[in-house]
Amino acid sequence: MAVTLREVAERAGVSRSAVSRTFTEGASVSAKTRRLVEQAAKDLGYSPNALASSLTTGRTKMIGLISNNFHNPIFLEVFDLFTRGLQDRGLRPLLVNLSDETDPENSVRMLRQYSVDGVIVASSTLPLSFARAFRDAGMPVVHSFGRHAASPNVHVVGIDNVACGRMAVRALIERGYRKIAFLGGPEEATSTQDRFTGFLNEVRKSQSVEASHSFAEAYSFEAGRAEMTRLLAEGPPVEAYFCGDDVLSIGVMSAIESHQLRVPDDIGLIGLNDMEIAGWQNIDLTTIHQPIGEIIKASVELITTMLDEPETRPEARLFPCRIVERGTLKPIR
Amino acid sequence: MAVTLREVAERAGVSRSAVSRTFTEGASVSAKTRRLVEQAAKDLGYSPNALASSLTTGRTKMIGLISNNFHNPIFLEVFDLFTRGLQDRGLRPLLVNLSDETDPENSVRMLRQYSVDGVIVASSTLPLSFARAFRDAGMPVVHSFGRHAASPNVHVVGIDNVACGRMAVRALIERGYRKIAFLGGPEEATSTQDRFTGFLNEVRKSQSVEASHSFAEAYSFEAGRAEMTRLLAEGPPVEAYFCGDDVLSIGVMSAIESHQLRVPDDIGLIGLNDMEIAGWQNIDLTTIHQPIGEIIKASVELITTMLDEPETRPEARLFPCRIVERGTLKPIR
DNA sequence: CGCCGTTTTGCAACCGATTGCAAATCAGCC
DNA sequence: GGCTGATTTGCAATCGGTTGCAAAACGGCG
Repeated sequence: MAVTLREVAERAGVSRSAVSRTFTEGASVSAKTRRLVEQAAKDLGYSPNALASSLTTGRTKMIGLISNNFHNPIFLEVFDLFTRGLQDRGLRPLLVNLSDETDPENSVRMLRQYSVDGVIVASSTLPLSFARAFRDAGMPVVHSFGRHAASPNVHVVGIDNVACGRMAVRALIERGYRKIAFLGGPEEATSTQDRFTGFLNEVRKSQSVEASHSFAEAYSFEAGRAEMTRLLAEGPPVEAYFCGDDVLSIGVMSAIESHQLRVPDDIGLIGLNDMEIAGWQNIDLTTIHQPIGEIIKASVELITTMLDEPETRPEARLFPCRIVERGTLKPIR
Repeated sequence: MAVTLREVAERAGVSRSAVSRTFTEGASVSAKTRRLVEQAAKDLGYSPNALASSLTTGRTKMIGLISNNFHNPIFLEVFDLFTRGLQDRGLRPLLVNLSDETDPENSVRMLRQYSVDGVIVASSTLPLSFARAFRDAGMPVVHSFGRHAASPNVHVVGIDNVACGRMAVRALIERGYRKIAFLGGPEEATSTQDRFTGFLNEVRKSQSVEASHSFAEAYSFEAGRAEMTRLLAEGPPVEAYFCGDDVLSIGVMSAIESHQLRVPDDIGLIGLNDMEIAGWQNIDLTTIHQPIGEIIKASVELITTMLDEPETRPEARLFPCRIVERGTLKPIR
C-alpha cells in the first residue's frame, strides 16, 4: 500500500541513502540528486515512515499527553492548547487517559512500548508518583498544573497555589468579609492542600477574621452542590466562600440559590481558574485567573528543550494569577 | 536505555525468535522456554517495542483521533469516552487537532507517516472531504457525529439530525408555541443544515405555525449571545427558539436575560446535546439528548472490526434522541 | 593536464522486532 | 532401542528506514 524509500530510489535511479538524505535536514546531497529524488517522491506520493526511522534515530517525535482530568471543562482548552503547541513543533500527542489507573507501572510500560520522546503530565490531581515513575524510566517529563516544590524531581509548570490561597483571603477581606470559609476540592489533591495552606496562612495574619473549611469530593459541579447543601443544612452559612475551582463554585452557587439565598447579596463566592464558563453572563463568577495559555506554552517549551538536553535539571516555573472581578463578590469598599 | 529482545534472549539462553514467540499470542513455545524467557524478561524489565514490531506486522495499534472541536464542552466527554474505549481494546489514540487546518492532504501525510491503523473523525463541523481523503489513502475510517447518508462512503455514526429538527418542532407545538424559530449553528456545518431541514419539514406540516430562522457563526456561547442580541434589536422575538446546540442555547439565554426578558415565561428555548452543563440547576436547559456514549461505543466497535476486515462496506449507524424535560419550555398543555 | 582538497555517493551494517522454513528435539509406540 | 509424526527451535531474511566509511566525482589551481 504505502510507498517506500526503495521504490523512490529505484525510480529516481539513485541509492536508498540518497533518498534518505534528501529527507533529512542538513545531510549532504547535491542539487541534482535532490531534484531527482523530490520529483520521484512526488510522483509516487512518498512520505517517509516516521516509525521506521525512529528505530535508528531513537526519536519518534511522539509525546505522551497524560491526564486523568476529563471532567473539568477547562481541560478541553488545555488539550486544545497542548495539541496545537505540540503540532506546531512537529510533535504528536499520544493521549493517555489515566482516569481509572492507579499503578504507574502500567503507564510506564505502555509509553515505553511506543517509545515516546517525552511525557507531559497534565493534571493537578494525579499522584506525584506518576511523574516520578516516568522520570525513573528515563523519559523527559514535564508536570503541568503540578505542585511547586523547592527542589522538584521533574519539571513543574503551574501556579503558586499557596499564593492563590492567600490572594483569595486578601480579596475577601478587602471587600469587607470577616466570616469566611475555604471550600476545597478533594483533600488528597496537592492543589487543594496548597490552596488551603495559603488560605490558613493569610487568615492567621488578621485577628478579626473568622475562618472555617471543608472539602468537596471532587472538582465537579455535583460535588460542590452536595457539599454546600450539606453546609447549609448544618447551620447558617459564612459570609463568603473561597472555592477550590470554578466548576465547584458553580455547584456551590446553585446550592445557594436552591436554598433561596442570593449571590453575592447573602453569600459571596470566589472561584479559581477563570474558565470560559465563568465569564458567561448568566454565571458571572468572580474568580482567580490561572494563565493556562502561558503554562502550556512553557510546558511545551520545556519538553522540547529536554528532547535535546535530557539532563537539564528540573525547575519549577510558576506563573502569577490575578483576580477577575465579576459578580459574585460585593465590590471593594 | 531500553531493554531489547536480544538481551532477553541472551540472558535466557535462547534464540531471539523464541523470545519473540513467547510474546506473541498463539505462537509455538514449549512451557520450559516460556518460563525461561519470562523470567529473563522480568529481571531485565523488558517490554517489546510496539513500533519495531509494527514494521513487520503492519499494525501499530494506533488510531488517529481527529477533531476540530475543542471548544464545545461536550467534546471533553467525547475525548474521555474515546480514549477509554480505545485503551480498553489495546489501541492508542494519536490526537490530531484540525482546528485551523483546511487541507486534508496534510493530515493524510501525517497519519501515513505514523502509520495509524485507522482513523476516527470526531466532528460534526469538519468537511466531508477529510473523512474521504483518509479513506482514499487506504485507512479504515469512522466518522463520528457525521452526516447520515443513504450510501455513505465511510462508516458514519451519529444521530439523525433531520429527525431531531422535526422532534424539536413537535415538542414546541405540543407545548402550545405557534411562533417559533430555528437558531442554528454555522450554516456550512452539515449538522446545522440537517437540523434545519427537519425543522422546515415539520413546520410545513401545520398551517398554524409561523416559523423563521437564522444562524449563529459558531457553536459557541458568544455566537449564540451575539445572534440573539441582534435578533432582539431587530424586532420582537418569537415565542420559542430551537437552538442548534446547548452551548449556543446558553448564549441565547443570557442575551434574553440581559434584555430583561425571562425564560421560559417570555421566551421558550430548546437546545440539543444534553451536555452536562445543561443539567446544572442554574442553567436547567430543556434539550434533546444525544446519546454520545452509544455513539462512541459503536464507533470504537466499528473501527476495531475494520482492522480485521478492512473491506466491510460503509454503513451508517444512527441512534435515536429523546427530549430531556427541564425548565426552559413551558410544560405540555 | 595533473594534483589536491571537498562534496557527494553507494555499500553494508544496523535499529528491534517477526516469520517461513528446515533442522532438531520430543513423545509415543512397537 | 529405533522408528514415526508432531512440536519446538534457530537461522536468516525481512520490515523501512539511517549512517559510518571508503570510494567516486567534482572543482579549483598551478
